Amino acid sequence: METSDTLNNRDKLLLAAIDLMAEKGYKGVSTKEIAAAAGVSEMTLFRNFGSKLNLLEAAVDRYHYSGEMQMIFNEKIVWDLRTDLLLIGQAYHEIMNRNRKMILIVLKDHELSGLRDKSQKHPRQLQEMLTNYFKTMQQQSKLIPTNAEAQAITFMWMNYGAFMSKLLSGESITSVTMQEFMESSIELFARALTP
Amino acid sequence: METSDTLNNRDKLLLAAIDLMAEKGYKGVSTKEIAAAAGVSEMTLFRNFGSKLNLLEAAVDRYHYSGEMQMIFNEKIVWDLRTDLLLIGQAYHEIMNRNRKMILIVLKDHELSGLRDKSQKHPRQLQEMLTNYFKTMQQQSKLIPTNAEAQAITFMWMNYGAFMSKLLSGESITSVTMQEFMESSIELFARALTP
DNA sequence: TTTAAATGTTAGTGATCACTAACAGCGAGA
DNA sequence: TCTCGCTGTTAGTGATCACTAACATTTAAA
Repeated sequence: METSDTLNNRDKLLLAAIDLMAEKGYKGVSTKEIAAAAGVSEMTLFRNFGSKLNLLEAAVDRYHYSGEMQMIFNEKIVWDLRTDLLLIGQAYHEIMNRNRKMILIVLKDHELSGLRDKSQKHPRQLQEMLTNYFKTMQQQSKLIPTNAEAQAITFMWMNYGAFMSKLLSGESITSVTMQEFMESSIELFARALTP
Repeated sequence: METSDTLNNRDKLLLAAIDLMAEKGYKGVSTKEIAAAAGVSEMTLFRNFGSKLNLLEAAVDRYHYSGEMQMIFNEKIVWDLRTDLLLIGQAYHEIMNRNRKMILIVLKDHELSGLRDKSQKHPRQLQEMLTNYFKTMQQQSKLIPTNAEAQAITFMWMNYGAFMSKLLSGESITSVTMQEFMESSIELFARALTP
């Protein structure tokens, strides 16, 4: 774990909590364990956060990312299907990977579903933006007319499946690299949807 | 929960354990809770299974499905891409849905990864069969030449993502039905890969 | 009816959990 | 130097956990 010495105790505890909870689940790790991993006493944990749940909430507040997708759709789209899908796909995997541990934590404990919204609200937003993107591309006759919403969710589920597979079974299932997958899947969309 | 009265105590306990563990995780449910849900005393649980972990292992042994995909590839393939992908996709979702609770249980507890192999060994098998299917279709000139393995994993991840999304966030994320998704995604493969 | 196996009841084990009280050591700013 | 806020240590709370011992009760086959 090795939470660096340059951090203050609060941050050491937050990072240790994220690591351990992502590995063993919220219920699977004790406050004593977290404090030990952070290199502080258990009392410091309670003095700083009051309760185990507060600690997790503080961690989610502090170390979770969102809103970048919006920027990409607003500024980086060039209205070329291959280019745009690659950009969106790469951004998606980057964001999901940064939120990896958070996703694992809320995944493992049903009672934490209140936090799930925070760490997983973007999918809905992404689906809307992607649907609008496909619709616009169709209006510009750059894509054949299809159910834009279904295409959007297909693209998302494809990448979500890839991410979750790597997340849960750790690389081992296939010899296909993420790079190959991205190229192949985008080529699939391009061949199928361009006139 | 309402585990029927016609079952013997062993099966009542197995079903209650599966339900509760899928909902609250292995650690999230107590033996007392499981016994109560099964309508028997806690002692009956320990007399039948010895330990909580034995109970889960017995449940996985008894109520998990696999091997059907093999039969489909051996007997039901007609070498028409749309027909075959629809069949495979539907079978995939049926199998995953039947194993739904098992998947949730092992998902939520890292220490149960020993059981994960049992309930998730088919993906690797499926990927092989699907890759061989695409290769054969290419040799028959029914598909354009592409990276068959990448196509196979793309098809699987697409459906895995759809399944996991429904499993974890319960229908709510999109208005696209499973039926629409299947049609749209298979049409995607057909348009992209047929000459 | 007798008998034996399965089950229920009760009360308890020791371990672990989240969390607290009380006090002592410490370093930095005054 | 004094003080104050942060920290560590120790010892503990009461709750819950998986699991057990001992005995009473039910059930069904013989």
